Formats: sequence, structure tokens, C-alpha cells
Amino acid sequence: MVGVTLRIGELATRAGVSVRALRYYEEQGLLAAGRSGSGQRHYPEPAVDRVQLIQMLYSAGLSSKTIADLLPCVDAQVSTPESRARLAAERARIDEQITGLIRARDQLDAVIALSENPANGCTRIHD
Amino acid sequence: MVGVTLRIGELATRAGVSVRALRYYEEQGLLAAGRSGSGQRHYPEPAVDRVQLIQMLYSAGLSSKTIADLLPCVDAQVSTPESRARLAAERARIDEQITGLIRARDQLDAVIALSENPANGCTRIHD
DNA sequence: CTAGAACCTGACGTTGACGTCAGAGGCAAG
DNA sequence: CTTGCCTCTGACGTCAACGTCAGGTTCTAG
Repeated sequence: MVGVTLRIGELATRAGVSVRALRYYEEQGLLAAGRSGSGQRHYPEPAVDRVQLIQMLYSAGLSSKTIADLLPCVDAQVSTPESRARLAAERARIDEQITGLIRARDQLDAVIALSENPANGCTRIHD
Repeated sequence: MVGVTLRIGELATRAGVSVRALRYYEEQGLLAAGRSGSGQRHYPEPAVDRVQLIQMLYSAGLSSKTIADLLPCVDAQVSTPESRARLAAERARIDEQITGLIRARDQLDAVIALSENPANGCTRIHD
């Protein structure tokens, strides 16, 4: 019941990111860290989930600044008209990104169909 | 029937990208350009579509190199086992990216629900 | 023929999310 | 006490897809 705090290396391992990334997140105001007397960071276990959330948002194309804007309204659950507008805007952006990706995938499917279908007379290079 | 070729500025306008981007695409081997005697680039009209395809692939997260690898098998419709594997791999990547985005969107939706629903007792800051 | 747009080739600048290295301190084991 | 791993703070390096600037040429409208 004592070791409830994680050191940076453990958190990095558990969350699947680098130590550098965690320091970077702190620098960007995305992840607060407690400090031991000697200056070492320590994190509570829920930080693992938080880091994974951050990663998810990064991979969705959000920038550090955007994430920093949105996370407080996850933490404190403070909801202002602006923060809600921001959330809606980012949701919309993700939607657009998804539809764009689907279009790109369809294009790629078309190319794949061409390259796998002998019907266009160009595919029998390998035989 | 003579002006069937576009100059770089026209192509840029029509395709909705910058002149610099077009030169960059050429540099990366994504877009061939004819040259006039004085060295000016000229493009056939289908280049517009090609540039838009390139853009779409970029926005799907493919790198220049990957696009350069895939475009020849669009052009010449040359299909090797490797190119097909590559196509499939990229398609899979896009799929993963889409599901990741959907997850992120769901997370965001959860946050939005929290911030808009007075049911958690934190939302009435604005009233 | 001449001004001004459009084009050319380098080549350096930018941005974001880290990687990586240097030099110095901290901590548990033997 | 020392060995060895972990951590710390700078601070510079990276990579991709362009932006931007410089200095010079070319095309086109009047």
C-alpha cells in the first residue's frame, strides 16, 4: 500500500511511451508530476490511463496545445461555452479526418482492385 | 487544342496546392513535368487529378516515399507481389488509423457528454 | 519595347513531437 | 562504500512537407 506512486521509468513502460515523452508532456502542461525531495518525478497510477488518453489524442491529430486546452475540462470537468465549442470543433475535425481516410482507402481499394484483377491485361507480369 | 498544357501556377491553382508543393512533388519523384525550351515546367491536364490523389494520400498519412513506391503501380499498372503487399499494408494502416480515430472520437464524445450533461454536478458553472 | 507578372534554381527557415547526448546527482544491493 | 542503474536538467539533432527569400530569367500585355 506504499508504492502507489510510479517513477518515470515505470510509468513509461506501463504506458508504452518513452521517458522523454513523459517529460515532454509535463513541459507542455499535459501531465502533472509530483516531486520527491531530491527532485525525482512520481506519478499516481491513474497517470497510466491519462498518458494513454494523451497518446490517443495525439494519434487523432490533436496538437499539444489543443490537448492542453481540452484536458482541463476533463480533469476539473469545468465546462465553459468556449471549451464546449472547442470540443465540438475537434470532434468535427476528427469526423472530417475519418471521412477523408475512408475516401483515401477507397481510392487505394480501387488501385488494389486494378492490380489484382487480371482483367486489365497488365497484371500477369509475375507469370 | 493547343493550350492543353498547364504551367505550374495554373496547375497549382486548379489543384489547390502551392507552387512550391508541386516542385517538391517533382523533387520527390511523385509528379513528372515536361519542360519548355527555356526550362519552364508544363503539365498535362490529368496532372490536376494526380496532384489531388497525391494530396489525398498525404492526408491519409502516407509519406512521400511510400507514395512514390505506390504511384508507379498506379501509372504503369505494374503489379508485383511486393507492390501488392505494399498496397495491402498501407490499406491496413489506414484501417487502423480509422479505428483509432473512431476510438478517439468516442472518447471525445464521452467528454462532451460529461461537459454538456448537468447530471454530474459540475456543469452549472455558466448558470 | 518595356513593365510587371510568372517562372527558374538554390538554399535556409519552420513546426511538432520527440531522440539523443553530456554531465551530474540519487538510490538500493552487496 | 562502491557499483550500477535510474533520474535530473539543459540543449542540440531529426524528419517531413513545405514556406520564404534572394537573385536572375522569361513570358505577356500594352
